[in-house]
Parts: sequence; structure tokens; C-alpha cells
Amino acid sequence: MNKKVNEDLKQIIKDAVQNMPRKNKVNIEKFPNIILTTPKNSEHGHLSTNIALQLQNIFKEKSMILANIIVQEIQKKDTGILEKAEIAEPGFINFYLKNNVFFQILNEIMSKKEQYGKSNIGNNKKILIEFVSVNPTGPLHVGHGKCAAVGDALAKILSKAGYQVSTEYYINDHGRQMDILGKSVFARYRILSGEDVSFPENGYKGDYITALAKEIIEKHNYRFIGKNNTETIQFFKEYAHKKIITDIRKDLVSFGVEFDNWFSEETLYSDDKVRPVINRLLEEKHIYQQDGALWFKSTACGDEKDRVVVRESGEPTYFASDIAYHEDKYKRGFETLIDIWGADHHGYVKRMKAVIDALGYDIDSFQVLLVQFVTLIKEGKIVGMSTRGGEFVRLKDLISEVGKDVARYFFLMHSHDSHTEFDLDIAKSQSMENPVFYIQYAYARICSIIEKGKNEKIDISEESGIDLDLSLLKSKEEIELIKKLANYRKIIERSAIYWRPYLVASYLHELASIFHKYYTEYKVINPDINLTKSRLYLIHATKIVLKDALKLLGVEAPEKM
RNA sequence: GCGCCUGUAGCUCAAUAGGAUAGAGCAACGGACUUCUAAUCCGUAGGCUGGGGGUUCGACUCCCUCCGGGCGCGCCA
Repeated sequence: MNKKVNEDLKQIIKDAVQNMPRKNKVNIEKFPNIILTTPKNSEHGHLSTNIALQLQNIFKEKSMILANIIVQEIQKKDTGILEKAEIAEPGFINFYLKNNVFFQILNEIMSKKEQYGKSNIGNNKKILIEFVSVNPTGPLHVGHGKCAAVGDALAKILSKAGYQVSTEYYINDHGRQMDILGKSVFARYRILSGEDVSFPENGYKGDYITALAKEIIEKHNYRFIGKNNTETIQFFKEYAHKKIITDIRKDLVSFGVEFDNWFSEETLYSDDKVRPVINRLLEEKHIYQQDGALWFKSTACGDEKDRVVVRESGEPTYFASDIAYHEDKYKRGFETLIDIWGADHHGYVKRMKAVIDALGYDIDSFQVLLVQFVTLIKEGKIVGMSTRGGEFVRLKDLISEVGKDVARYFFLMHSHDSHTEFDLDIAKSQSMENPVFYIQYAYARICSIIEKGKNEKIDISEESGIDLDLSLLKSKEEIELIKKLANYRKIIERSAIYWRPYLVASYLHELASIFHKYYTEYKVINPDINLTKSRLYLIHATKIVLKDALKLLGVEAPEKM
């Protein structure tokens, strides 16, 4: 329900509880939070509260009796929004709202347009979401796609919920992995040129490495043969790195994901940001020396063991960069940091939390969202996805097979917390098995009706609400639809608070479902002109919400299908 | 062995943060197009929520325990 109605009703309940006659003369020391829910079962009213159940222990009185007294108290005055209030076992109070409350929601949607559903729970807080951040040693695969979709949708949802959001991709372009990449491509180059050399044991074996080597042969011929020196390796490294990053960026763009910032690990060293923070932590005794290496005391935050930040060789670890990187995030003014990682990195969470603590920031201001693995199903069988062997399905291929919209929706339709299955055959089928088309179809149907209305010279705009007789919208299905539209803001907020983009996805499916039912049952354009106008107004509002929610997920809203 | 995630209809997943009769989609079966797009709608069937204990007005949800699945436990990133 819209905010004002919710607040008003809470106040009404609160007043009623405070004014109610008390048998046991109990004072309410701590007033319980009044919780209003929208019941699943429409027989339980439009809104419901469990306040009487919560109060029964405080008042030492049966909840049904309390509920009864509260309802009597509420009924003493006209609230303007309530049709009636009922009690139900074992002590719920169910509220039925007046119809004009619903009509106001339609007016609100039509006047606010895409601003409808916007919330301010974020309080303009600066929040940084870092996601994907795949090593630039190979192309993106399907598993990364899930992180990308979740991160991107979350950013949009948080922004709608009133946060000041920035997104970032962290490029690990510093450590040994980059050297291995350079050596891998060089080795492939030499093999292709006919040299009898063995491929490095720990090298990257994917076919993209071969493709890179071929590309270099085309551009530079065989001029690197016999020049097995650091300069050559450096060239191969930089070439491969640049090319892979470009491809990653391209794949992400075609997936509808664009970052506000690409942060290079290398710059942490070139700008000398690592050493100072390590020294500081050393002074503050969060880091100590042992066996010739520097160790960070992550056991302070429940980690299994302390972790090395600078090796015996004097070379800093990846972890050292991460300390500096996260400090830098705070220094840039972000109050909340969200990192989205694949579930295989979960062992890293505790040490990072310990870092945040040691740096002196609130441990809860740093949150990690672990995205569980995706199992890809093709023809009923599981498709292998080993990263090193190079036998994974690329995000690029997935997009070209099923399209951006379907791929994104499939990643977003379930909780990031659960291991999901991605069935390629269902995703490809343009049938009713596919929930994306189901939602888009609802949108297209609405567009089609509005178009037909225009052809018959019946046009509806936001101003027309004043002249309309919305009380004509009284069928169960119409009220259901409006109720769902009214719930939009709440879904955004919950989705933002618990970082669950899938709530928006399932909301969309439910909204589409209600619309489809309504569509089948009633004709929007019908002989009664006033009824037609009111119904057009309703579906127009539905269209606005559908489009906005789809936008949050990064899924297109086609006008025709 | 320790840690994180997970176990709900034949399958894929929900369940409003502890709420009312555990719900959707697919698959199965039976219906609905002369009408704004049938990529839709309606109906039938399908459940000891992995097992057992506990907490309370009330548990899929929280706690303990056991069993199963995924992932991780480097001076790799």
C-alpha cells in the first residue's frame, strides 16, 4: 500500500492501543513495532496486523479479547481510509480499505510515472558495489554472468530506494597471474610458429589463448622468435591483457552492464597506496613479522589463521592489494561497501571483515554478497564448467543463444543464495515455459490495447484522472491489480534492504499474472465509454510499473511481440 | 576434520524476516479463440517442508543433533 496509507493506519492502531481500557493497568514500556502485512488470502482483508498477538504477553490477556477491544477503539471514529476492521483467530486484525484509497494510487502512478515506487530509505547514503572483477586472464563465462546480473540489478534497485550508488570493476592486473598469462600466450605463439617448446604447466590453456597468439602472428609475424626475454614477455602480457579486458567490457555491454568505474590494481602500486597502509597496520600491531614474512592478524575476527600480506621475498600478496583497495574505497567517501563474489571465495570473507575492523571502519559497513554457483543444463545434462581447462560456456555464447533479456532474467529469478540451474532448452524455448516472455507479453498486450484505444480516439493521459469515474473499477480482478501496483514501493524497499533483486523478478511475474487474468476476463475497450476510460487508466498505470520494474532488472519492454 | 551455502509437489523455485488453509511455473490430465495478441486463461491431480528433539499463542523460518548435496580451507588470485 502507499506510504501515507500505511503510516496513517499504523497511527490509528497505535492510538487505539494507547486509548484502550486496560483491565490490568499495565503500562506499555516498550511499544512493539506495528507490523502491517498484505495477507496472501484476500479473505483476510487488504492489510493485516498481529499487534494483539504481540501484546498478549505484555497485557496478560487473550489475544482475541485484545483484538476485539482494539477494533472497538478503532471504530469509534471515522478514519477516512477504513471501510471496516475485523478480528480473526488467533488474534489478527484485518483491515478493509475504502475503494478511493485504491483510486488515489492510480492517480499517484499516473502523475509520478517512472518516479513511482521511489523510496528514500537509502537516505542518499553513498554506497559502492563492486562486482564481476574477473581476472583479466580469460573471457567471462556463465557463472560471471550471474554476478553481473545480480550486481547491476542491485545497483539499480538501491538507486531507486534512495541510495547514491556507484558500481566498480576491480582489475587484478598486478600479480603473477598476469605473468602467467603473458607466458601462456608467448608459448602458444612459439608452438604455432613451429618451435618445439612445451606449454607451461600452470599456463592458461583455453582456446582464447591460441586465438590471441594467432592475432599476434597476423600483426607482428614471427619477429619475436628467439627473443625469449622479459621485454617480449612484457609485450605479450600487455597485449593479452588489453585485448581480454576489451572483450570483457564488450561482453558486459552486450549484457547491459556498464560500470561507473574500472579500478586497476596496478595503480595501487604506482600511486604508492599499498605500503603506507601496511606500515600503519604494522605500527598498530595488526600486522606482525614471522618466518621472514608479514602476517595480518585475521584470527582477531574469527578467521582460521593469520594471513600473509608480504611474502618472504618482499613481494606483496593479492591480499595486500585488497587491504589498500578497500581503504581507498572508504577514502573516496563511500559509507557502505558491497562486494559481490562467487561462492568459491567465501573463505575470504572473514579476513576482509578483519581488515575493515583493523582499518577502523564499522564492520557492518562492509558486506559481501556470495553468489552461489550456476549449473548449466543442456539437453537434460549438466554442462561442465571448469575454469582452468577452458571448457566453460562463455557469457557471450549464452547471450547469442538465448538473448540478453532471457539470460538476465534467468539469473535474477532466484535468490542469489541458492544454487541455481540454468536450463538452456527452457531458456531458448519461446513458449509458455519461459517466464520472460510471459512478462513481456503482458506489456505488449497493454501497448496493443492502448494503441487500439488511440485509433478509436480514446486517449488517456495523467490529467484525465480527474474526470474519470474510477468507482467503475470495482471487480475483484481490478482491485487485485491495483493492490499489486500499490505494493511496488514495498517490494523495492525490501529488495534493497535484503539485497535480493529476485524479489523484483517474482513481483513482475505476479503482476503479469494478475494482468493476464484480468485481460481474459474483461474487455478494456467496450461499449461503455466511461468504463473504457477508467480501465484504460488502470492498464496505463500497470504499464508504467511493468516497464519500470523490467528496467531495474535490465530487461527490455517490447511494445509488440 | 573445520568453515560457508543448501535440502519444500515428479522437476525448477516461492513463502512478505516467526503468522492464518505451505504457494507459483513446468511436466500430466480435462476445458476456453467469430471478440483489445491463445507466447494467454480456467479446472483436476500432486506435500509428515530430509529425520529427530527443543524454544512459544504460532516454526519451512530460530536453537541443538543426525543424514544427504555444493563450495572452500596456499607465502595462488
